[in-house]
Order: sequence, then structure tokens, then C-alpha cells
Amino acid sequence: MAKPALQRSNNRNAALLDKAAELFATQGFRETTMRDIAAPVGMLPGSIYYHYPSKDALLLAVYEAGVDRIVEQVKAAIAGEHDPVERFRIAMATHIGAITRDDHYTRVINRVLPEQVPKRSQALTQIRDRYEQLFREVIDALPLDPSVDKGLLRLMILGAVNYAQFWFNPKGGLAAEQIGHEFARYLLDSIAGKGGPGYS
Amino acid sequence: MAKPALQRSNNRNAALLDKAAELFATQGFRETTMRDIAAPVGMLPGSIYYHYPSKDALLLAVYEAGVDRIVEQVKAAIAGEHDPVERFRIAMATHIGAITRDDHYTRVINRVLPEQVPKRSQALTQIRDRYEQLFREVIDALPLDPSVDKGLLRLMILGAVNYAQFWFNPKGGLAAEQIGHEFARYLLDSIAGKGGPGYS
DNA sequence: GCATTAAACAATCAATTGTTTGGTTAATCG
DNA sequence: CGATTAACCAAACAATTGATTGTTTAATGC
Repeated sequence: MAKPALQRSNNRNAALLDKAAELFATQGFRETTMRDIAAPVGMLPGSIYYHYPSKDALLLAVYEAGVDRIVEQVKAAIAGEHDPVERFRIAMATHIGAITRDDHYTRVINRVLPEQVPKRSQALTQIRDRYEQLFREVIDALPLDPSVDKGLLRLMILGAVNYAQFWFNPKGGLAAEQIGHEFARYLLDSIAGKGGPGYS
Repeated sequence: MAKPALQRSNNRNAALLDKAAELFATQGFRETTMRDIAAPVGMLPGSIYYHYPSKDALLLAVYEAGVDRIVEQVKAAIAGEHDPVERFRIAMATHIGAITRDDHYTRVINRVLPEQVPKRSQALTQIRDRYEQLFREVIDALPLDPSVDKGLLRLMILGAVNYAQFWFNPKGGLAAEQIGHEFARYLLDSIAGKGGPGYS
């Protein structure tokens, strides 16, 4: 974190992490071998262990970077907006955009679940929580009918949104962000309670 | 299919499949070895190959049984009901009930995704489709506002519903079926178009 | 009673896996 | 220049994996 980034001549750490993210996202964690990662980077399997102590650690690094990207994108998107409902809509759209985009880092978070790596499931869950927290805040701020369980709603939305990664087709149908807005509309038209336009 | 079920003395095929379902559901496919499955059944690893030609085939059998169970439960639940909206609510509730229940067969379908077994991903997807088809029919029958994309809505719902398997806690909060009804309510109060003022 | 066959055992194989160990190169720094 | 070290190579290891093979047991059908 405090490293001055020496910028040594041959540091393929970045390329390494990129390739790991790509393969973890497209093939899965267990399905990807250290050799699969090393070869395309032009490295030998053992050389990875100079940069990362284990395969798990490599995943953690990718995972963390992935969550960072999503959170950053969503935070940036809702930064200017003050209206809770509008913030909610933007958050959903941006989130779907982030996880359906061709960014392997963001896709790893949903592709490999914590339970798939028992030894690190706790750490992975903790990282995931960082980005679920964002949704918690956005949803909690919504002026909803009191009968709506916001915790339940958050889980419902997270499921709906994250699943998009698996069926979204960039070539056909709606754009990713439009899908988010549609999802929001299906919900908001009902859950926007009597608080109405002049909520407190 | 047409086997008369010989009922030989020592046929542990059922126990074998049960254990496979359990381990695939709780640990995942790649994370479960043939030895893991064989030992608790009191069998040697090689003996499994008398009943199934490969590990993949074992998964396919579990997968098929799992989908069958979900489809059967949902079909049975909505059989008596004729009102499309009510059928939709029952289907969601029953589906969540089925995949959160302590039935390892039904849980495998969401725990191990087709992409995790590249050699059989097509076959697995085909099996999954059988149960997504049910939702297609139920949703298509709904009297919704024309602006609602029913295909998109189906994907939204499938994501929301299937995710419940991962966070549902049988000891705390709502019952599984109640969660389904809540989800349906969040949506129906908005998407139930001008077609039916009689509901809700 | 005897041949057949379902159902499993016992042993092992070949391949793959994550990881380790010791050596090598080249850039950096004093 | 000389020493240090970041960054990698080369080779192998130990464990685990799905799968195969030949053999054995016991129930069934004629």
C-alpha cells in the first residue's frame, strides 16, 4: 500500500494479475491452473510464487480489485445525485453495467463464490460485503411503504442484478444500463410508497 | 425408464446418488472426489464406475433428478389454481421453498452451474431449461402492462429467487414460502397492469 | 445344480495439481 | 566497480485426481 512503485524493468505482476482475473472469470477458480495463468504471461508456474504466496492469495488480490472497481463506478455515478430514488436507479444501472462489461475483475466476484474456496471463504465474503454495503445504504434511503422489508428487498435486488452477468448479451436486446433502469422501474412503480414526491 | 426395478439384494445405487447429490450440493462438483462419495456409502471408488461411466454422468443424473423435483413441486402447487396472478405467486413461493429446503438434489442445480463442467455444460443447460420453461409459461400468462418486457422480468425473477438459496436461513426471519410471496408482492403491486383491479 | 450376471472389491495407473527448492540474470545503488 | 536484490528460470516433488483392470462374491433363472 505504501510502496513507491519501483517501476523495475521486468515486472509482470500486472500482466499476471490480469491473466488470473481473466481465467478465473471465464473458467472459474478450481478450473484454472497455475500453469494456465503462467503460460500466456510468458512465465513458469513456479515464478508466480515470487509475487503471490499461493493460488488463494492470487484470487484474493483479484477479488479485492474487482470489488474496488464496482464500488468506485457506482459511487462515482451516484455522487452528483441527491434524490434517493434517482440514486437507486443509477446504482442499479451502473452496477449491471459494471458486472456485464468486459472487465474480468468485476466478473470474478460473481463467477467464483466464497463457498467454492472453503479455506478463504470468510475473507472473500468480507470483501463482497464491502460492495453489498453500498446497496444497503442506497436502499435504506429509499422512501418506501413501511410494509416493505428493506433487507429482503436488497437481497432480492442483488440476486436479480448479479444474475444478469450470466445471461446478458452485449450484441442483442437492451444495453446493460437500460436493463438496470427497467428492473428499477418494475420495482419502483410499486414500492414507491405514499411518501410520494415530497418525502421527508 | 422401462426397467422393472429388479430389486436385487445389494443395490446401493440409490444411496450412491443420494450421497453424490449431498456432496455436490454442499461442496461443489470439482471439490468433491469419487472417494468422498464412495466412502460414506461403504463402497470403493472404482465401484462407482459400475453404475456410472464417469463423474460427469453422475452429476447429470443428480441434475436431472433435481430439476424433476422442482418442476414437480411447482406444477403440483399451481395445478388447482386458474388465476394467472395467483399461479405466479404460488410458483414463486413453491420454487423458493424447493431450493431452500434441505433437499440436496434441488440445491445442486444452483450450486453447480453448467459452465463449471465445460464438457457437459450443454447437457446441463438443457436440463436447466426444463425448469426455466415453467416460469416462462407462468409469467407469460400474467396480465401485465404492455410496457413490461416479460422475458426481462423472467430473468429478473429467476435471479432474485435462485439467490435465496445462498442467504436463506431456516432458523431466522421469514419462512421460505413467505419470502416468495413478499417478492411477488413487491413486483405485482406495480406490474399488475390495468388488466386486473380485482387482485391484490 | 449350474451357468449367468449383477455388484462390488483390490490394486493400480497415468495424469494433473499446487508448491518448493536452488540456481540464474540483470538492473540498481553506494 | 562490487555487492545487493528484484525477478525470474529450471526442475522436480508429493499429493491427489478420475479412471482402468482383473478378480471375486452372491443372487438369479433355467
